[in-house]
Amino acid sequence: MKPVTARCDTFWSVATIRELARLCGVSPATVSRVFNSPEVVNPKTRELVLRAAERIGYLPNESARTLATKRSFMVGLVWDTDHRRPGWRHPFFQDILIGLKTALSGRGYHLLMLATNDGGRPDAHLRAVRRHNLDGVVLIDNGTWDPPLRTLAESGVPCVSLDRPVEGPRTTYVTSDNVGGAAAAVRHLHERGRRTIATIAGPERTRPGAERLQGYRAEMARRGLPYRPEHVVQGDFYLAGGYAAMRRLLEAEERPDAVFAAGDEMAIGALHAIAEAGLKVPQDIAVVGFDDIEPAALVPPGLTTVAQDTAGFGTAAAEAVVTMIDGGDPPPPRVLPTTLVVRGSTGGPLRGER
Amino acid sequence: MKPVTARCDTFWSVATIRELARLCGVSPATVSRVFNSPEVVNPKTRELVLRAAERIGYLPNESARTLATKRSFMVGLVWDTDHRRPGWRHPFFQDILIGLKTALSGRGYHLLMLATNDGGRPDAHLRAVRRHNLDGVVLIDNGTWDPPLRTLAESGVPCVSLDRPVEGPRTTYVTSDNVGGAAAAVRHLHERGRRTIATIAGPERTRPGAERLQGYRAEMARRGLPYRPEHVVQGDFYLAGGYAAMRRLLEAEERPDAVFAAGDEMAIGALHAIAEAGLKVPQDIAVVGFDDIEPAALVPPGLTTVAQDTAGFGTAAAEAVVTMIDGGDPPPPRVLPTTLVVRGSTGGPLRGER
DNA sequence: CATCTCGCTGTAACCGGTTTCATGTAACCG
DNA sequence: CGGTTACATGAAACCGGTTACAGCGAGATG
Repeated sequence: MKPVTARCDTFWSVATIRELARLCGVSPATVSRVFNSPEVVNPKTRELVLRAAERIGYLPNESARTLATKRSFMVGLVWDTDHRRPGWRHPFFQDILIGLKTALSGRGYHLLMLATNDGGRPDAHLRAVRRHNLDGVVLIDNGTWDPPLRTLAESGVPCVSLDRPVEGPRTTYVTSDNVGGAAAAVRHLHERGRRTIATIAGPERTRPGAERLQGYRAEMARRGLPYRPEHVVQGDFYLAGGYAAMRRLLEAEERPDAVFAAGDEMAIGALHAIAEAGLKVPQDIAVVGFDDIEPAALVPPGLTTVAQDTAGFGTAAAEAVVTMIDGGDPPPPRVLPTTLVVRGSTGGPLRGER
Repeated sequence: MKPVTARCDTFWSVATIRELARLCGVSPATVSRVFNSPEVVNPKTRELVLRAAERIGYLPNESARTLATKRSFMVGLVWDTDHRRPGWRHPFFQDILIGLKTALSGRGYHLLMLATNDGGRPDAHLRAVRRHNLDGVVLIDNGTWDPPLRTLAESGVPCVSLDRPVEGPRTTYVTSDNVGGAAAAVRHLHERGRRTIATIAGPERTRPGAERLQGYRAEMARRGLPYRPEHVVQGDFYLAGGYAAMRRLLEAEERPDAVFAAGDEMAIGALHAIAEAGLKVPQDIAVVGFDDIEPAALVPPGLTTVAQDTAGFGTAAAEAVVTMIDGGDPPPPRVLPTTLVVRGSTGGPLRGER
């Protein structure tokens, strides 16, 4: 064990700024300046210090730096899984996180996943933000929008929310073009010759649910397609809800020849119901979903769907939060464009189409 | 704007330990003790301080605390997406993260997502660990196992790796029972009356790939089922690989009546190939996958598969890292049990089965 | 009553950076 | 050549905690 221990000590030899300064025959202040405002220090000194720093493996202690400057270069990620039904997953969580991490990392920030648990206090997040001197926070869709998060947003910390507006002095949000995406879905179906386009909507109290329904209605109206109340059924964004909704649609007086589901999981549930009824997709009924979750490509015959710019969420959030951290005004809400991905459930891509 | 600013200031009024001490008429040392070793301070004083702290909203500054104690109560998460092909996602990333966050949070730790980018240095992770005084790290499956990660593991930081052994003075790892899971899949198929059980293996250089193949072989041998080289085909864990592998199997001299695929995506690829050949699942060929990814439940007729204890990964990793942080010896590698989830692709659950 | 112990508390140094302010030097100008 | 200016640096205070050590009073003991 001895050599191993020695090895560790070597790696962990933490050189302080004073040691480095003494080694170079300069003052700690100068060393500090070399790293923080290199332009004000004499090039020769600068080189000297940098070389020595490299040699002894000097690394500034972030805690000390944060203590002195009150800037941690850390952004908190508020992501509560608790309110959700167990097992719930955000469809794009991983992509968002990749985008967020990459963008923040590129600007010199780290991402701290905030623990919810601070002795059971409701304002655990705000407390963590203050204890750790976080420079900003990103709120990932949190189901409920409870008072503690409000407090956080109103506290003055730069705060970017995903898919949901927040109010506060230094807040903004990022969302997808739900309206436009839904409209594109309807347009696609219409252009493929469908006339009777039904929709399985998401819960109206959710923002994406409401907006996608709005987009559907608007595009139907724009194209002069008739609005039939019995062709708008409510789902819950889950498989079973989509299945049930589709069965209702199949019983409608006039059977639709196309369905736009406001979420992929519901769309897949609809596929099941359609297959069960002995009908063919896309021949009898075409189906379009929303989100482009992983199964969409895997489930036969392939689900046409509206894809969101998942990594863009992370990137946009990172940009916005850094802007505010740097003292800028909160940027206006960012609405990310969506893309229609055409697969088998609407007949697949035609020549010349993407 | 004025009132808003004032509002912020209120929220941000950072009380220091000295102010709180003065307010209570005690010394800062006593206040510190109230929070760190309450048992040594007089109950009356303790109550006084706690009450005052609550009243003025005192929160200890973690940077100062870390600076003084060299413990940050933060664990780093090393998660490199870079080496992977773009768009690659870890099948359980979100569940692992939930487990990890919850378990760490319960023990008073936060999770810091380590940025890869430290001026392009290869040892960015170790540098970040040292700069931020991280107490430990968790390595999430990182594709390649490159030297910088080795350096990190050997540096003496408590280090838990997922699904892959690491070597270092204070390291351990968590993995699933791949061998047992594969064996369970074979047993299940055999018990359902299948005799000619083929397998679509994962790349042999990956640990799960190798172990699942091993489990398949062992169980086949144990049950006296013949080993046929042409019934063991190599896949790549992806859809297309599974599809291609299945087509090879269908061309085999003796057509298998069951297939165990070492990954769900490959299994789904196999389902496509089987359907294309005009065969029925499970009547003609039964299929079992591995991982229980989300699409497994959604793709008809439902994929029987070996589920891993995804959240358990996070929990186990958290336990292990905290043990080591607390000075304990590295716990032995943890092998998490797997569960067979029976769905339509092997005929669905029978009475009395789960 | 002297002494010892125990429980509680305060003083002050320390953790490792940053930053204000003062100072010294060299260059520039009239 | 005296005076101004720009540049480079150092001394020292400060950020907000922790903790070794010393001290004090009350109760126990001989």
